[in-house]
Amino acid sequence: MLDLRFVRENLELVKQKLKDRGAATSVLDGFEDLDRERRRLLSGAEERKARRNKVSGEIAALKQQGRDVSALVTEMQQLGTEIASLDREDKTYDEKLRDILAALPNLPHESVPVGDSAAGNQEVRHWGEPRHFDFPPMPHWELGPKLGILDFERAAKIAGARFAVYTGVGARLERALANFMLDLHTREHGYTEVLPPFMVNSATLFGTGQLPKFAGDLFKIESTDFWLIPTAEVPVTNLYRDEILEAEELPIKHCAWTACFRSEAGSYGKDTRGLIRQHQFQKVELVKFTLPEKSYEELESMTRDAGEVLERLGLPYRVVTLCTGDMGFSSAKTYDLEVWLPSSGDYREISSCSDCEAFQARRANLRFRRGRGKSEWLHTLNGSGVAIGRTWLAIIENYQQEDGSVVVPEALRPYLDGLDRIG
RNA sequence: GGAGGGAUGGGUGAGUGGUUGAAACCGGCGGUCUUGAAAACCGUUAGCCUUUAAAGAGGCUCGGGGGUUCGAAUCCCUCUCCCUCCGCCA
Repeated sequence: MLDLRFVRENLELVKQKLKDRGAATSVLDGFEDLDRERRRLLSGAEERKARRNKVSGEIAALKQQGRDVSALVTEMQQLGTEIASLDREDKTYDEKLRDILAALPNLPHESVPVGDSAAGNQEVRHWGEPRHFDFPPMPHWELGPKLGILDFERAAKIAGARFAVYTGVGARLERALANFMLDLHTREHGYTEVLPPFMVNSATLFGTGQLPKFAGDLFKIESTDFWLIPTAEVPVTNLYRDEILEAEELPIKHCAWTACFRSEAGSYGKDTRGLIRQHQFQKVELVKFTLPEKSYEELESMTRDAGEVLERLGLPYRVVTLCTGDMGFSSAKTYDLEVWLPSSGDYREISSCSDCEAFQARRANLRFRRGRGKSEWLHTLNGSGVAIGRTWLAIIENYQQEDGSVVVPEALRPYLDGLDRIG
């Protein structure tokens, strides 16, 4: 959520930044009038409340002296009616204003390239080189079933499309990847592991920005206020909601392994084959809570922490800065890590690292205090460290051999009892 | 699922309609004393919003929402969460 005062004082700038993102600015059309009217009503109500508070005290005093207060009571009854109606009116303006603010995406940081689609993203760096194959490489959705480690047909039977069953070494590889990533981030990168609920309530989803706008992307449990998390960013970022942390505690760095659930509404027909786009996938997520002035350097280190996972696994990847038109709702700046996939002949997203600045902090009321100073909004960052399902398929595809087997990356072998080859 | 009890400031916890935004204690901060520290003593210690150049003034908040009243932490309704007992259960 953007700061109300900031929007009031920088309306044209806000509109320009929204246009850069390709977001509609029409919601802001009535903003100035709404904002002015709301404050007018509020002052009116507050003046009357001040009078009421004063007279109520007087009534108490007079009553103690046994004096007649009926005239004052009558006056207060009238005043009470006025206050109620002003309050009611003010509330509707307040809600309208809040709805506007809740629907606005974050403003892009000045370093973000302006563009209207993924075509405007800019490569920052890359690591490794795509392998040259002496034989036609198979896509993982053929190789996996052939190796007996991946089963889409039975998954469709028990659940439906966009689900997968991992079997035998396939299941173990998924688990090994989770442990490998968590160990790297906790032992070497200073993150504290958390295991949060995979279901959360609406307030939590509002805090990170999924609600109210993106309810359609989520799964909701019928007749409850529980939703399946689309990413661990949601429960973990909300961990300190409505709290005021000490400046010395920051940065707080968490990593979390969770399943993630996405309805993938609006993406029918995209990546229908294979593991790329599933209703459920597992992910290790990185979340940071930082001082405002440190958040961009923390974004750089978080992106490196995620890249380290791919480097240790020997997977070629590149880092791109998402342009204004391709960024997520809550982000001010996002780096995507894209891994090389032989089946696509291209780099595909495997991690997304975002600095949300104070956008989520305002929604979730995440604050900190320096010494005895006034409380301030902290900054939140999140990034995949990294998506496990996509790492699984990247390994299968990039490490496949001509005989149909798959070599296990060395870093992973300790997690698989030394297994060096699948198939 | 059934029965009962709770939710107050950083913590414990008083407060059942009228200077109570809130006693007391603990904790935190500042000070006195001390070579230093501890103890003791004194002082101080919520958040948000409106208005203002500032100082200040005002409003709201005692789990959330609604109601009664001139006036609500206190009364009523409702929701959420927590605790205890029974049942069920990985």
